[in-house]
Amino acid sequence: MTESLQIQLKKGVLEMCVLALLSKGDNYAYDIASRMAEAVGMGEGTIYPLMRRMQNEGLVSTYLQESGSGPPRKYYKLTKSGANALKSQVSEWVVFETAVRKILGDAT
Amino acid sequence: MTESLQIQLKKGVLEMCVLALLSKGDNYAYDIASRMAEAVGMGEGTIYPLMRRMQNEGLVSTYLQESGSGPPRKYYKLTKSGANALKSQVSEWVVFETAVRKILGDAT
DNA sequence: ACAAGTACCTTGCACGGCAAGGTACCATGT
DNA sequence: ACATGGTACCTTGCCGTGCAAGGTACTTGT
Repeated sequence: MTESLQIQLKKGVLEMCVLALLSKGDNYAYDIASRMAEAVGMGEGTIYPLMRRMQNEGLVSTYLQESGSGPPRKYYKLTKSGANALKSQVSEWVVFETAVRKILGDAT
Repeated sequence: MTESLQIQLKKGVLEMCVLALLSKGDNYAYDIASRMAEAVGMGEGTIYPLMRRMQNEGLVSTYLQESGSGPPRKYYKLTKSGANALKSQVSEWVVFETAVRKILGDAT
């Protein structure tokens, strides 16, 4: 029951995290998923719908590239509006984080 | 679209915040909702299912009390297991927050 | 030939916040 | 007397999004 907190926490934050990763260089879904799995326990099945959504919203663009180890990789690249989204989402996150910390107060 | 980040962020965190508020003293749903609305923009409709859930999980107990300004208030009080849940949720939150900060890195 | 790793993707499910609506009680204003 | 607005309770139906489980296909090592 309580472990579902972990799951719920991720909602909304994952997009921001992916944007942040992409801001450090183009990358492909499988690798992003691995990093996120390690960092916050994201499941692989989550990344593909997410990337699709982000592409539909114009936050990322894609290009294919051979890899020599499996099928060709679909690289994602941050667009300008993706970079803007990252900026605003980070500031929202900071506001939120601050509010939560304030509520938790000394309970921390 | 992007504003839904705000919504998603709350998922999972609200329960912890309510527990934290109650750890500072018994309170009733309407007041909790008001505080949370101010702090993180929670809608009133959210609190009642949430309190019900928490009661079912044994995290809180309730008692009625007259108020003289409207219907009697249903006060919620943290149980022992509620206090424990708060503790463990806070530590999960800290871990998560740290992981996110690490991903954001210099993008902050 | 076969397993294991890489890399892509889909489907159905569950969780939980939201908006909108509804009830009822009390005080104040007109 | 009646309406308004605040307090305080609650329900219903909706929607977004992460998850688990499953599926495809290519490449390399045994």
